[in-house]
Amino acid sequence: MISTKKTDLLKRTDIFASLDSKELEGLAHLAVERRFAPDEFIFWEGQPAHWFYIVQEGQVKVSKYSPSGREFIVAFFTPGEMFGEVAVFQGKPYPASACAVGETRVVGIRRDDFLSFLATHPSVSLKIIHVLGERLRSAHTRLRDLAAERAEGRLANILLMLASKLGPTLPFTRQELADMTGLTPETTIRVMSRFRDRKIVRSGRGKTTILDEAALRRIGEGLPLN
Amino acid sequence: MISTKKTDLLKRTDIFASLDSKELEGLAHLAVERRFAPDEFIFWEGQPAHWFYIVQEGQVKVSKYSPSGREFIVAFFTPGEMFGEVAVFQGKPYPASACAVGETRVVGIRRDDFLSFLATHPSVSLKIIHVLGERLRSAHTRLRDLAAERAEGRLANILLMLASKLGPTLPFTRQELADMTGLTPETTIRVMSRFRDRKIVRSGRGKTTILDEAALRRIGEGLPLN
DNA sequence: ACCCCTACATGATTTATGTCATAGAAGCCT
DNA sequence: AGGCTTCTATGACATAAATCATGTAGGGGT
Repeated sequence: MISTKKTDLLKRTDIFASLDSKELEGLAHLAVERRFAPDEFIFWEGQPAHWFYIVQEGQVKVSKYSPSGREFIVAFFTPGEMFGEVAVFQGKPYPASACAVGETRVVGIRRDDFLSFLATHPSVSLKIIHVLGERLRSAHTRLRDLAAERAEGRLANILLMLASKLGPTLPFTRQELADMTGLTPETTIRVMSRFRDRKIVRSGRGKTTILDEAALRRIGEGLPLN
Repeated sequence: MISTKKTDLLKRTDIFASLDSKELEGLAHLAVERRFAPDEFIFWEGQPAHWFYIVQEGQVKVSKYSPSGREFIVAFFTPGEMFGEVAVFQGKPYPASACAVGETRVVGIRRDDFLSFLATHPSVSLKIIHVLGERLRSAHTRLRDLAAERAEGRLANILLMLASKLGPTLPFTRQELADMTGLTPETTIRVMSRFRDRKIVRSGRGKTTILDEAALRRIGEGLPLN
């Protein structure tokens, strides 16, 4: 019995949930646990992608940086979710950087090991297709959003998307919300203040609680702020 | 020998290229050919996704509409490319609408048939993962773009992305470029006119030829126009 | 308890882009 | 050829958001 902890974790991920304990055991042999301090980077955009990861504990922020140095947050990942996989499947460098948000533990699996594992476990491929499909769908929705909505709509939609994943209380600063919407921190603060005044959210330092989801949904649909 | 035409087409798609002729033959049995007139819709966002498609001839435009009715073009697909697949893998409604650009022929495969085919052909799953990964990467790049760049940068990047797929002469109206960038037609026309004046593109009615790719690349990186 | 650093807040001003209006030009169909 | 539609073009104006500036408040560390 190698590592109950690792098999347990793997068991709790979407893509490996269907494996039996023997298969999990085999996979756990390939998995390496790594620990990261807050704000420590797990990989950088452009690096060769030798590893694919699953969040074990904490949160991981995946971002791309514009040439001017401005950050754009592509996604947040929570325990049980994989990241870094796109690059691994294609043998290309990572297309974005990954950074630990708080104290974070992840398990990594080497690209080669994972690809051979996949070759012998087709059901996992199907799960991965499912997950990638979901992410693609969400990316397209977000694209439409960035293209069509203005500040209030963008923020409303990001808040809704985050809430559907993390619950109504969101642990993000205005700066981070700005980095997810492509707005400036100032505009984000102003809009969030309007939301607060209208009792749509309650806000504290580094966190936001959604009070009126229906209102956000209306705003996100492009309807005027009342 | 059922349909040389269909097996030939299937053979030319990324995801089926590795199949042998017997497997292709089996797949061709499942495939139905359909023909669409220009501007005819193949499916609408929100419809149940019973079919998955491959472009045979012509071009397919996949768009999402904002509640105000404004179109956002998610992607263009050319012969050999699949579309409508995300919904099919998840048993959810189509997340976007697909529309024939010119006279277009596609082949469709029923969801159930395709899923069972996949179950018995793991190598195809791997190809699909590859394609989805590529699309996800491109969607993320575009997200960063919409979030970080202004009109000139957005247009430059869309032009580059389209050119890498279709060659330097692009068959799109300003309206369509606007629908891909989230800009208004007026702004698109103004920016494209500036590009024309600076000999970065040559333009005609419904088409644009890229003359100075390096300049576009600079502009797309957020560097000033100059 | 204090300080310091970071997050939040808000005003003044500028600027890019959207909006509204109008018109010329190029294809297309009869 | 003529007329109609669609695309391109351009000006005037309105406005949302960025930018610049400055100040306040809350937590964490010493």
